[in-house]
Amino acid sequence: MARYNPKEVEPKWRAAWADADVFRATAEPGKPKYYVLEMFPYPSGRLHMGHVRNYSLGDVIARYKRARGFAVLHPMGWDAFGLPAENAAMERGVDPKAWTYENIDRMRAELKELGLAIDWSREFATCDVEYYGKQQAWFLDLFKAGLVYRKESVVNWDPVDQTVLANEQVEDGRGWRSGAIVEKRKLNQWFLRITDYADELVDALKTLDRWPDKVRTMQENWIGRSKGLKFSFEFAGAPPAGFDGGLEVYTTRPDTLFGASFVGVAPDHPLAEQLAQADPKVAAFIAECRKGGTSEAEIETAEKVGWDTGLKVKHPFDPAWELPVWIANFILMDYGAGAIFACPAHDQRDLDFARKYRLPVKPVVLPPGEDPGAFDVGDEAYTGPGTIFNSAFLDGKDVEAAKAEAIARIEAMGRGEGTTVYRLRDWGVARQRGWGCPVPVVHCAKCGVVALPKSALPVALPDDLDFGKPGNALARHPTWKHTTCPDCGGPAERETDTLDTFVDSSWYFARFADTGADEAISKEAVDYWLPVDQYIGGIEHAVLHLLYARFVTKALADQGQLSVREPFAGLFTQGMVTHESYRRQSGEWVEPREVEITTEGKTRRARLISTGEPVVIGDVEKMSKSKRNTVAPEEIFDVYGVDAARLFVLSDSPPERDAHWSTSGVEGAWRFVNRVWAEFDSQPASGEGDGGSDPAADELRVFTHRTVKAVTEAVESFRFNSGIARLYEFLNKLKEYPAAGANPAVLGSRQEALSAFARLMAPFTPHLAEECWTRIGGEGLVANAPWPEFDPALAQDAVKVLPVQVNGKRRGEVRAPAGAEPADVEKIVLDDPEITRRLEGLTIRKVIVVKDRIVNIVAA
RNA sequence: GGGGACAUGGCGGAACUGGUAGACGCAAGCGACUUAAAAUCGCUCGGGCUUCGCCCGUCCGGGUUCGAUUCCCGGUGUCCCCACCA
Repeated sequence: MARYNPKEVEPKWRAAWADADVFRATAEPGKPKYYVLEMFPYPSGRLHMGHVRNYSLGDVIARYKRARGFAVLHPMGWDAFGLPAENAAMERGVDPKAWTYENIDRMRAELKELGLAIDWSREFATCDVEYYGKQQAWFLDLFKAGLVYRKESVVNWDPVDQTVLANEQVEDGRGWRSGAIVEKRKLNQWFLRITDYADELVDALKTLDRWPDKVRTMQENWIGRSKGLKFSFEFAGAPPAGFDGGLEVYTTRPDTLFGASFVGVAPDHPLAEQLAQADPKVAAFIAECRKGGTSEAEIETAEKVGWDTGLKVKHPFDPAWELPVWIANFILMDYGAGAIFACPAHDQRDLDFARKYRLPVKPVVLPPGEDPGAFDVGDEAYTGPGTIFNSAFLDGKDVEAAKAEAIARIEAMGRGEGTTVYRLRDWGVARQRGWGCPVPVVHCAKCGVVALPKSALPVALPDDLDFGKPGNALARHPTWKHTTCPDCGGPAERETDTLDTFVDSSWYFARFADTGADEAISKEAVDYWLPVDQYIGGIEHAVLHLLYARFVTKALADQGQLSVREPFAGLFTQGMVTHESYRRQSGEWVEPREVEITTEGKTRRARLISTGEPVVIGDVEKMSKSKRNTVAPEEIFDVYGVDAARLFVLSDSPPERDAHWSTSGVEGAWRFVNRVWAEFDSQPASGEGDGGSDPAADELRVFTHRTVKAVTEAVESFRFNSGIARLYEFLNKLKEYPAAGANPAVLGSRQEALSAFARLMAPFTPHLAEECWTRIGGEGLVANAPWPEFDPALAQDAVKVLPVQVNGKRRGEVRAPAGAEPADVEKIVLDDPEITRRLEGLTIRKVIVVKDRIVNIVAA
């Protein structure tokens, strides 16, 4: 009996898979396909436990689907452009390209050590010119289609990273990477018209039934579609310059028009700016409004302030009714029309404002059951349903009917129209960075902005960029940008902006279908492989990456380059890997490996191994460098092997929840690995047996089939932790039927059980499974073996143990054949002496028999 | 302020669609083996009691049901997303 040695066993099987080219994805017409993809990593240089978990999860699916007979595509690549490389360049004087490719080499080696069922022949990095050149090609297609445009716009400028950020990349007024407070700047920017697809992006969410509801809700909120009315107020008296058409406002509550109290414009509304030029006091007020911070706390506490412009507008339904025009700090210029009409009775912000400035508050929606004479609004606006009153021709209608009526009247008057407004903005894709995909256009003094012909692609980055200082290395390169105009042949300058790295990751899944194709996307290959059947990644990409990828898929489908309109049919968002954090009295964080934990009863203490100094046990948090609560995967692989690490990270918690890393946990997995090997190793080599009838052999066989059923269902439904628990039970059961001294029937039953066991564990612990498979004489590689089938008749006991309740409390149990009819079961129960003893002195009112489950006797 | 998710032993978690709550693992305790330790193996392990059995127990309070961790109503707490979005 040989002790299991992962250091020898694991590399051996990885080599065997590679030699047999087992995981190469091959399109096989007539075979169902399955595309499993985990979000590709940024090549930071080191594998962390989050990667181990993410890629192990996908690997379970990939290996399982292969065993079920699918043609599986499970590729790997690198999201390789981006700021960390430039920062490394600046800090350490290294070349970003060399730094990135070195990181890729190191991480590829580590990932390969995980034993993943990946087709490595399809690997690429987004910084490969072969990849971003193709990206430039479809960018030009979108350009031609009018989906790319340039506009002078106020942008979010990150002063630390020296670049523009998309709205999605600004969190609480800070850059999502640098954490620096974002400034507003006016720049000429490149945009993609994602808003053209806003409706489809919302509507198609409901077709994504294998996406988490949470992610769909987040995207829906992000796009923020609202239906309402855009219309113009006519000024009473002479309109200000440029406002001959009146003052346009947007509302989602046209039903409350008769409750109007005032009209408000944003401080940066053109009308406000015009008034500010004429009146320094207005200018001062606007300047005051701009001061306020954008942080959550500041918005929460910011008081509503306003400025009465003295201007008046006419109510659209009653020209004699004049409303004052205010400038108000709570109105946002970049939503709707940047101006509103306020109905304080039914909008909290309007009410706060109206109370402060003593403006009228007139209720027009009567809550159900309220008396129209008595209903009044205090300090809380009523936003619920009700009947319209105080509103002329809208009186008596419900809210929805009144909205429709008001919109119809305004449209008939030619003053406005019902419209849809989105929170979603177009996607600003330009970045003033050198380490990215160049935008393939030139600026010609004569012809303006000229898109390059595809024959001029790829526009490759120069190799000698200077990343020694902040800013755009591409723009300051001495020669790169100088070129000729493809239209007139005159001198021209290349665009020095590069594309947001989210562009790189918005189509990589399509490139994987055929990484050698001349065109960006091979139609034939994507028609076979897409959509991705199972996409796996972190919830942090719920909006940004997943929304952009959906948009690009739709845009490319409209260019005829793809047939699917949704890239990811199934999405799974996995939890993070967490660990306790530890810090010294001095406040300094220390790594788990430096800490020793002792337990006294229920209290745990930690101290430094080196000095014995006590350390404080902190919260369980996401593993991060700053808290130093990380555990290096390679150290775990070194001690326990890859399989034990995979097994623990998969078994600890359900995949969608956080997994709490612990040394004792991985030790438990390691114990299991060894016990499994010991069990297989104890089976005689000629263990076929005769399969004859024997009660013990039959029992084991039933357990085998039941386990196959349970593990299959667990894998299918992403409950890997439960599936692994079934394998632990299976092993415990096997040990009750040891090979030593067993009769041939039991040995035969064991052989069947072990054969199933090896195949069931293969997705989780692939190396161990191969070793065990070979040990029991399995044919070829277990990676190529079919998934075990179960016999439904055998997957359950012939005789069921049914608990018997009296008035809902368990009072005993009876045995009945599986599938026994309720009447027969009732007879068995009422004949049972123990049960009848329990029922002494009681009258049976009712007997409820749930087939194969439970019996409940209602008695009094 | 709006939207969403979650709450089960000392811990991670299990319980299919309303049917034996606590599977499996971790930690802990006891024992075997050992000169000893580690490893390994076996047993115990929600709380309480008058312990062949009984009572309580899935965040709290109600409800529906023969039966509720599961469904409904109302709270509390934790986490996530969005946010002066008209």
